[in-house]
Amino acid sequence: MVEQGKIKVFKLSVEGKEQILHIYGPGHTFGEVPVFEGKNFPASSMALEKSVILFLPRVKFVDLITQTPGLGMNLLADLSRRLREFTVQIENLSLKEVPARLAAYILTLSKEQKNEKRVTLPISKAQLSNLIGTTPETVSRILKKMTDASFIEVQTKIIQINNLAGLVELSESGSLA
Amino acid sequence: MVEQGKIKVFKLSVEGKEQILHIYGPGHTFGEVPVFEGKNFPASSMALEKSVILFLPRVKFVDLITQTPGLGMNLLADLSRRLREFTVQIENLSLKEVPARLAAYILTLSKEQKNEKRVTLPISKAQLSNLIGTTPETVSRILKKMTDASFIEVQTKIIQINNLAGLVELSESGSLA
DNA sequence: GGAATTCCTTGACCTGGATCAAGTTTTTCA
DNA sequence: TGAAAAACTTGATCCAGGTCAAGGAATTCC
Repeated sequence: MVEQGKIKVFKLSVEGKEQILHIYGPGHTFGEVPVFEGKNFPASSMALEKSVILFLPRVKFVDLITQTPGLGMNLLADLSRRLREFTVQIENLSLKEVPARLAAYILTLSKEQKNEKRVTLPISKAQLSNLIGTTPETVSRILKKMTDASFIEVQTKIIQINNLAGLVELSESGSLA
Repeated sequence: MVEQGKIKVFKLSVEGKEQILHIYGPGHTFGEVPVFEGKNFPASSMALEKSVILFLPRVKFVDLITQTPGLGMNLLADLSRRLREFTVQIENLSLKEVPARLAAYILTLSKEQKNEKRVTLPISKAQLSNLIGTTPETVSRILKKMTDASFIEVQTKIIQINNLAGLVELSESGSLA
């Protein structure tokens, strides 16, 4: 469980390319899969900044589940939520182009940040490119196109959303001129 | 739960392109996510052939879980297994090229079919292309290349594996000449 | 069992986005 | 606070694989 900081869960290709699966902040648990399924971890993880992580040994964790009414159900709900998230990620990777994925990410950020029109990137653009399955160069170019189309304004880590409807449409299907 | 037949779970893009998430046969359950998470289904599903499906209403299902010792743990294991599968699918889509994904699929088939060197495609090549995130044309072309490279022989629905090591390497990193 | 439909293959062409390279900005840290 | 390192941007080029089109094999179903 992340106590403080931010960790990424990711896969690496043979050539060293990285695909981020999740980014977790304080309060989130991760790494349960091998507890219930008994094999190795399905992915790697790494702190993105100075972090404090709590570790609960497998046996204690299983004890806790059997002894705590409702905990099992909460875990089922948590794993289900992650399945849903993966579903969205597969949809994005397979069925959407990079501009749509980037637009979707900005919109997700805005929702996470109280629906603010001015959002702060919580990660570097390089990490962002690994999250949405592209390269830093492409992120750079598409942010520029979004700016040229007056959808957003970018100032280092801050993105100001100027055309929410435009971004929503772009995230669903659209493409940039 | 699939009693008889075969069903696919999939996502559709706005343009009608399809990405298959799972294909389930007899004995497999699916569609649990909204039971534990309370929202809508994360994806669509459709029978690939004449099938018989059993439906367990949410309330009965939850009752069954609370009354049956061990069932909760089994469900946690099942959802964990699916999380792992998604992890592999995201890795394939994002970090591997189409020849590697197709090779991996053939190898998976072979493992499912008692490690036979002669495997039978359980689905059409069009469905296969939707499963590995490509088009029928590309599947066709790559099977041809694999044949030219003496990795396999194809006869309609039957694939004969002639170079297992070659396929394994291709599935991990390689590319075809 | 043969006509119609569906599925698959092959060719020609095109494009989104990756890669390589060379600046420029931002951040880090002594 | 300023030099070095890291992160980002921009341009030029390339190619995997998608799309469109048309012909060929399997299946379906009366």
